[in-house]
Amino acid sequence: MGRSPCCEKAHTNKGAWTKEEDERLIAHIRVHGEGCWRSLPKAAGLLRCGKSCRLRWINYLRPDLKRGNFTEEEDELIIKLHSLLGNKWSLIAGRLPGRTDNEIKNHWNTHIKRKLLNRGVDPATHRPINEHASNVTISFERREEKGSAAVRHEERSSSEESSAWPRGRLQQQQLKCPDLNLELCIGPPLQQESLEPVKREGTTLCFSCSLGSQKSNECKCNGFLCLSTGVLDYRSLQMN
DNA sequence: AACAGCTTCAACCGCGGGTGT
DNA sequence: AACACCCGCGGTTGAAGCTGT
Repeated sequence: MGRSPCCEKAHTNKGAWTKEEDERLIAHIRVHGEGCWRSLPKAAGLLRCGKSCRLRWINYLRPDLKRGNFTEEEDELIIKLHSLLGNKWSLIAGRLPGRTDNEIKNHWNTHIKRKLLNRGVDPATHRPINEHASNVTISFERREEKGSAAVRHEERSSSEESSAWPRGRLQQQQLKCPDLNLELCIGPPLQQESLEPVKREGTTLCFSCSLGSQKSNECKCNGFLCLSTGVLDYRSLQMN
């Protein structure tokens, strides 16, 4: 059985929104709030489908949107988050106040991809282009050099390799997929103080919740995955 | 000025997950 | 368990604007 359409397409407008439609939508949401997108168009007197209304509000009309050009800091944060999360635009947007997933996705496809290619970095894998197949660690360890927040790509030394990976397993991994290794390793924070269950400013935020794999904002796990500030601490993350 | 090619980004589409019955 | 419905996400499209010739 097929899914019923989200709206009666024969009687809905499509394409660019007019100023009048925008005003109707804003006025309706001011009075009734967000939500119930399916019934909203009728209630607001709009000949649009609910999905279209939702998209217009979230991506364009919401009052808390920042708009304007992305800053260098925002670009670097997007690159870091993308290397960690992949194309999870809504999760990335959650870390950039005032930016929408659609905006970030567009910005990625039009600007950042090119920027990374110019740096010699593959935007899909965040690994150097033309590098022969080797095991690369993307580390978010804070750099000592002033002003550089660039993602650091470093090749593992053989001694590190042997301590971090059993040799047999490493070779097996390379055989299976010599070019791409998406395995994510999450280790405990480097600093001793972070080994304690973190709870600053009264809130505890779990990494799993933060990534959307768990629902609760008030996680009870108290493990090392819990983050104190709601911002990922990249120092504790390593991607192989 | 006119045209072609390129870039940008708002909007659409289809799908999957969550929830209620 | 099965189904229907709604919401949100990510990929894609296409119109508008920009740039080069």
